[in-house]
Amino acid sequence: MIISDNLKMYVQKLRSSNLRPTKQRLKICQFLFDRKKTFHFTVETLNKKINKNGTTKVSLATIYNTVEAFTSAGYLKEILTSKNKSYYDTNIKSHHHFYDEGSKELTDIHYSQIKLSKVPVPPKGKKIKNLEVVIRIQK
Amino acid sequence: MIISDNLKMYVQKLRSSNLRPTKQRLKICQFLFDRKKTFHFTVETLNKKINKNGTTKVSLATIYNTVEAFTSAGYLKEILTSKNKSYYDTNIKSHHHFYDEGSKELTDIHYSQIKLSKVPVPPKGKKIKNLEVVIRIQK
DNA sequence: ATCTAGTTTATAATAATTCTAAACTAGAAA
DNA sequence: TTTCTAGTTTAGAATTATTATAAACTAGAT
Ligand SMILES: [Mn+2]
Ligand SMILES: [Mn+2]
Ligand SMILES: [Zn+2]
Ligand SMILES: [Zn+2]
Repeated sequence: MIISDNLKMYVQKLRSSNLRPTKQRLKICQFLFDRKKTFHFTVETLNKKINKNGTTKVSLATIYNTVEAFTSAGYLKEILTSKNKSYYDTNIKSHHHFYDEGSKELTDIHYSQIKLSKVPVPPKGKKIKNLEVVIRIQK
Repeated sequence: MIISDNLKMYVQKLRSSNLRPTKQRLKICQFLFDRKKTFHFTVETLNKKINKNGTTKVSLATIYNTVEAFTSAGYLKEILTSKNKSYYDTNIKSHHHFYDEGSKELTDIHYSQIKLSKVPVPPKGKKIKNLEVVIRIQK
């Protein structure tokens, strides 16, 4: 799988989610998905990186809109870890994380690296939506 | 252990943490700790409940200050679960939670009810600070 | 009774996010 | 092609949770 010039692929992908392939969305797609490793970010960090190079700017509102749209479309996963900032993850498979309280960074833990040998039954009428563990670490 | 008129006890407790036993703090202590079961709350809900009865009001700033002071003193535990609101817990023992995405309420899971038979080693130089699981549930 | 550090409070400030509404554009249709 | 329109982008305002500020108040030591 070639990692550059995936533009056509992203156009397809966006169209298949009823999202118009605008230049802003394609730019963000390339930035987020033209990479081999998981990428964890906040809107703040994404905004900085997208708008680093002196090229045409993407507005903060569009960064918010796009991250929301990509999350709804299933291209991104939101990771609930910090009380005052949303984190997002390009790895949409079910998996766990270390969250470093010092650097405020997330690191993937493969799903198989944590084994839950006993899990309680949810209250009646409710079902488990998500069981991903965040292990908080520090120095 | 009698559940009413624990005032003297709270006075001691506060003094032992170098917190003056003001009437606001005692009122909040009584509200939070004069109960047998775990209580989970946000500052918003606590503020409403403390100021429900037409008695003298405790300001929102004091609610924030007190929750912060009680958390630092170890009377309360902060539960990181929601991206835009802090949750607190009168149960300061290590334990797990269900978080209902519909009602936005926490329910305790006793520590022994979840067994982690395999846990990854943290990155070198880092140690695990907290390993409490939040299981997200919904209808 | 006096004094002072700690506390409370109203209010302002901040930070993350969402909303609004006007300008812009992708792409379907004429 | 040009026209048209729903979808999109954008700057800026609004909202929400929280923290900071600074003046008034008070616990409790002296
Ligand atoms: Mn916040
Ligand atoms: Mn927020
Ligand atoms: Zn991840
Ligand atoms: Zn609890």
